Amino acid sequence: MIKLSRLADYSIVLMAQLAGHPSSLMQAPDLALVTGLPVPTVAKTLKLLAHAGLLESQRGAKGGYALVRAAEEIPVTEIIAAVDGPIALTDCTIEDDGVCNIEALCPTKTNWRKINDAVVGALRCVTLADMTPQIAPIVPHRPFEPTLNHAGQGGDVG
Amino acid sequence: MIKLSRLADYSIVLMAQLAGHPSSLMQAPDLALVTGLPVPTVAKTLKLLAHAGLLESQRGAKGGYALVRAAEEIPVTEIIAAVDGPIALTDCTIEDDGVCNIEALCPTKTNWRKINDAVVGALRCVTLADMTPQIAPIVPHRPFEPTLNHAGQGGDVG
DNA sequence: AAATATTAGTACTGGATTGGTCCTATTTAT
DNA sequence: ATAAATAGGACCAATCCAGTACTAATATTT
Repeated sequence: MIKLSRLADYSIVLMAQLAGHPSSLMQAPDLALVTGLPVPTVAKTLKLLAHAGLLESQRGAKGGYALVRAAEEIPVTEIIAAVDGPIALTDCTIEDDGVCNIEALCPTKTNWRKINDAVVGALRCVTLADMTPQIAPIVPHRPFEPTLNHAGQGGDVG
Repeated sequence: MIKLSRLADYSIVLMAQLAGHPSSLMQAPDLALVTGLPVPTVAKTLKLLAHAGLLESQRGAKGGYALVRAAEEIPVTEIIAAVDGPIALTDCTIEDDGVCNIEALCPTKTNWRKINDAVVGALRCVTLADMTPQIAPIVPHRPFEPTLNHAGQGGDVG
């Protein structure tokens, strides 16, 4: 199926949490607590997002992470791309990868791009603000597979 | 990243080939030849598509597969769903799976559905006809990862 | 009627992807 | 100075998926 990677899933959840606390730093352990995700994984994900320029980080004591832009200005495509690289349903849709050596002859390529563009276009219209719950949830988020419960935190929530 | 499963990828390519030969049966080995995919994999995929009712199959000598409906009537969502099950970017978007036990309290669920609906909606507008090349290609199709070339067939084409 | 050709169904195996963890360095507030 | 937090990188493990093979069923052709 077309599915989001776990990390991309986490990213959106974490970003949504941060969007719920604008103008204040949040730390990785707190976000882990709030989302019910393991701390190391949260830390890793936040690093990726900061590296991509979607979050600003403050080191040291009283440090943490905060959104750089307003949630309305952040399409989910950007979050996904930050964690997983550009959205490409098939390799066909990736440009300038010298792998496709007969691309000039391949009529399917442009067709694959249609599908890819459809998905990206749809996703570009969804912003982080659309994903931010009105009331701040203290509800753990469950990713794609239920196998996550090694520590048995919280409960399964979708 | 959001990526199509290999099988879903194959399915669309195979269906597109069949769409290029309407009103005639095509056999698994022929389709494998034309697409450059391994025969057993093609056979497996065709079985899935037939089982889902997207293809009609004819057993025995001079048998083969053919589209049941016209290519214009087949949204790619249906092809993907036939092979991989319903499109669900996260488990959150799956309904009636008793896993999410606090769903009434979880405000994120409806937000995930927004993303899912955006993707499904976009994909529903793309039909198999959009994916069928005007000229019948004898060009092998390359799936997501280049690791396919065990037999070194043809070349990499996207 | 027999033989051949083709799909139906199923189970197994190997590998690649990725997610999760840990360790060390660096920075900042108290 | 110490503690608290992120930065960065390396590594391990497990899950998922694709590819294969084998047997059964069915239809055509001779």
